[in-house]
Amino acid sequence: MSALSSAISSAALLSALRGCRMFESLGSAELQRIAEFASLRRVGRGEFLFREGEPTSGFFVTHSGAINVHRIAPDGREKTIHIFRKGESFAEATLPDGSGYPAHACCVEDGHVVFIPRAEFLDLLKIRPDLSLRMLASMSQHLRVLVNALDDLTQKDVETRLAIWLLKRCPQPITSDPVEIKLDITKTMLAGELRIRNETLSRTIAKMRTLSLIESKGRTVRIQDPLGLADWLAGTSRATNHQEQVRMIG
Amino acid sequence: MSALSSAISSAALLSALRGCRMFESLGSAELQRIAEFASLRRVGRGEFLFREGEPTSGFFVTHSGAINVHRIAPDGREKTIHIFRKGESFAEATLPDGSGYPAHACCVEDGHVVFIPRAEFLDLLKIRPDLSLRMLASMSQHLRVLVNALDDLTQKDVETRLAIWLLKRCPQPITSDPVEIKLDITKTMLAGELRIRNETLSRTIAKMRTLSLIESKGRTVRIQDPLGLADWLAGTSRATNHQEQVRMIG
DNA sequence: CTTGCCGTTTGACGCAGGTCAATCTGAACA
DNA sequence: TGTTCAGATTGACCTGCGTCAAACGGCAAG
Repeated sequence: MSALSSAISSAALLSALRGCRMFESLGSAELQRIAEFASLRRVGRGEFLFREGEPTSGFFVTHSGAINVHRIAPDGREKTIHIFRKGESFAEATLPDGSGYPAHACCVEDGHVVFIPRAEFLDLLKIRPDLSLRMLASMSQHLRVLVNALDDLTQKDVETRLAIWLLKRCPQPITSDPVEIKLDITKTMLAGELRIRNETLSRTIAKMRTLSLIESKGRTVRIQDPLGLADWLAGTSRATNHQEQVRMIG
Repeated sequence: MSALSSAISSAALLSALRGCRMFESLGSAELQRIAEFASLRRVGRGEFLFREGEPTSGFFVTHSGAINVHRIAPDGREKTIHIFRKGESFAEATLPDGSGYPAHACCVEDGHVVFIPRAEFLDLLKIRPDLSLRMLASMSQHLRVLVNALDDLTQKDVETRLAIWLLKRCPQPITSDPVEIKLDITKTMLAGELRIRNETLSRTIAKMRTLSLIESKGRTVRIQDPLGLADWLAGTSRATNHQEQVRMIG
């Protein structure tokens, strides 16, 4: 790699690191330090970052695009654990014990990821205890997400789950101004993320359309009145307070 | 408290700490250090350790008994996140951000818990980076558990979930020797842990009894042939490899 | 333009598990 | 010995979602 392209990629790397919640409170010096051993990588749809069982070499931060972390059920079907997007890190849980990645990670939308090698990062942690705390915070984030997923599943009702998913991608705070949401992934992938089959998603969207809660065409969903949708959610006492849909316990 | 009882409780505390997976690799000196500010506490069935929304004062380690960590759904129903037993710690995820406990914790079987106050432990972490790594490992454990719970839910089939639950409490490795399992909690609580209603649990147990997979009377479940049960599990391709039922990703 | 593929939509159907309600069991206590 | 009450069981019913199958739309390669 030429010195020039190296410099360019380094700048991009720094900006990518800065975009990651886990590192957002770090100063330039620390980021520079991490950038020394991290690397920015372009990923295309369908490309695997790692496969279940592979020895863990490090963890990732999504800079753009979307990564589907999933397992394969014994019947051969894909079971999505979570789809990671801009700013989200994944597989940090593999840092402590190097016992192999416990799932597959496959790109479902073109983008860039930062790769952070395990050994070097562990060394850094040893001399930067505050960074460990950030890591802990990040992992508790993930725990929260998962607990919410559990909530969503037991509190069943696909309409509710879809409504929550949509409201999460509306500009916050929620207003009554129409919002147009471009899906960044296929509806089949979205179905996977909601842990339902695509037929069910299709029907649910149709149903919500007839209720005039949303409009949809292709990969675009229009919400005429997000606040109204939120009210509908609360009104039918379908969801727990989805403002604080982000909570969990160890 | 007298000097004597203090000494006794201190010894009990140390032994309790030693029994916790999170601390198992620590030496006596470190444990002693933690014991200085941790405290052992007796809890009775029905007693709450904390409630959702309360400011986080620290986290817990179950020494004996069982603690049900759960939320209350808007319809007023209890939704179990996880039941923590001997050696398991919970609410460590609240360490980084002191934003209040995100769930309720209620004792469902008499026992003892260790309470580890937040501020003091954070101070300790700052000067003991290796302890941070242990914390990270512990949290990734929890992540694994949750991911498995997700797996179990989507891979539905209550019979499977119950069978896995039972096999997990058989002496490892699984043999063909009969095992008798005493439930440490009510069947209603167990139903909550499996995320089903107690009627369904009742029916499922009945069904497995007619299949001669188990016998049951009151709070005791007898498994004539655990290996056979495991085979039945694998045979019907019901579960993912439940040996490695312990895996996950960030 | 045709062909094929992939993702989506729609219909018909089945079933596991939730719900409601009634009954049963057993431990604690008077 | 009876009373009480929480938990467990059992039955009847309902429904949301998975499943199977067929058809449709759009896009890329030939």
